[in-house]
Amino acid sequence: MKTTQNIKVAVDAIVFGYNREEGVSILLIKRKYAPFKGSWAIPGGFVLDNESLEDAVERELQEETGVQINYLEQLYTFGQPKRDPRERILSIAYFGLVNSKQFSELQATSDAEDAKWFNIQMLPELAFDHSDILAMAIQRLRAKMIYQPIGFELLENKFPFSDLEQLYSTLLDRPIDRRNFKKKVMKLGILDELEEKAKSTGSGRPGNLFKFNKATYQNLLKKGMHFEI
Amino acid sequence: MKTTQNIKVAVDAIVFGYNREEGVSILLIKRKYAPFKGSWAIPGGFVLDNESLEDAVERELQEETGVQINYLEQLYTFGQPKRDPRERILSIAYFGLVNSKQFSELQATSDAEDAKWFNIQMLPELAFDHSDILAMAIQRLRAKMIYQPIGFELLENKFPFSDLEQLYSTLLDRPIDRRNFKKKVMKLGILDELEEKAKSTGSGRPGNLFKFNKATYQNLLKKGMHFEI
DNA sequence: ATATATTTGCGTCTTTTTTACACAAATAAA
DNA sequence: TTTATTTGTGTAAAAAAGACGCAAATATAT
Repeated sequence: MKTTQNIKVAVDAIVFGYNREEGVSILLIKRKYAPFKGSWAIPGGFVLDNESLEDAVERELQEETGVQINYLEQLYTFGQPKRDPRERILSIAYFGLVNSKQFSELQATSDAEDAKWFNIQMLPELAFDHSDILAMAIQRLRAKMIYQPIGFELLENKFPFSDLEQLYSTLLDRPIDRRNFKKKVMKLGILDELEEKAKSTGSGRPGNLFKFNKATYQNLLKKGMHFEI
Repeated sequence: MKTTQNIKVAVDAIVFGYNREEGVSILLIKRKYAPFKGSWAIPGGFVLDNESLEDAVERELQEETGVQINYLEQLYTFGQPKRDPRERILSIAYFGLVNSKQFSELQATSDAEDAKWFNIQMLPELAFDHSDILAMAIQRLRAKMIYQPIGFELLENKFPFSDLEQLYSTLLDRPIDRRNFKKKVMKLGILDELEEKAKSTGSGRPGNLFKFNKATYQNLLKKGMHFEI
């Protein structure tokens, strides 16, 4: 099997974070070397010879940003011969989610010049074909959150119902009727309503906290349930 | 950028074909060399240095099977370090569809020992991790045909309505009410009903032929329509 | 030729799901 | 105490999905 092939293999990761105050953000790094020195890019890097693609993503994220992901999924492989001006580099793009608590902590501490969170409404120009990758990631997140319960991965473990509503409303970019949305979601039977109340965030009646019950979800899945927002 | 990496890059393609008589089939090749010499595998091969991934798929399909695809979409990248026992080979899997007319012709002529169509109900054991790839392709086809009009790519240009119904019924593996299905599909407004009647295939009243109108579909898409079966 | 089986075309009625919208209760701020 | 804000719980109308009946057009059997 002597094939002289000159293609290198990298992974890149679009990492989404969310909190109530700042909406949806993604994690970018500032490039230190040419090409595109100084511009912003999606974190990523070369895959080691005996490392799985997922391991490579987690390692690179750790090295470059210190972030630990709590949901990871393969997005798409970008393989145009000229996507990198130097040589041919194939990139397997992933998209990841961090939960709201981690995100808020990370955002507070990361004054590092080289890794920053950007609101998806206010993104800078990106290096290489990274805007294509990003566009696809956003599209995928939007499409997927309506038929799979990945939205919860962006929230905290316990959350007030309005957080969920606001998350969906922001990402789907349309107004949602609070009452109908709640009926629909609760009818799925995968949220536990807790006794605890949310701590006040301004005025208004405090709401109960809810929690996504993964075990129940898995069970219902086997019985043929069908998540859909 | 001196990275000594020892990963090779290949593409593989799951190609689906369909006709009324034989249902859904996929295209496999018989391996000539070790490992897995003599067993059946998904067609594919190494990507050339200056060739796009899609071009690589089409070239390999042409070389190995003579088949020309009429729909192609990236499926998933399989990158486990040990998926090939010899060395690390990354495979970007695609899935493709050929239309019913081509499929029937191909099936008739391909007495070649090395490339054959197999009904998806009667598949042989596959080499490498190809059963995983195949399983994912079938799942993707099933999932996608309900929210995008890719089913038409498997039919002939003009088809009797019952062909469409049978295709969906087979792939979704559930009975479909003929009358409700037709109402739903026609309401989408993307099928043209032709004057021509289908030529008789046994007994029963001959039906009109229909044609998927891609231009109309694109227009409706822009106006926010939402294909769903 | 006639009867029978099969397949298509077109409809109606029922049930389920989605959508629109009203009002009371609990809290913070004025 | 009053006002603004947010949460919790309904109900009614509209739309979509599902069940099913029957006539028309053809091939096949008698």
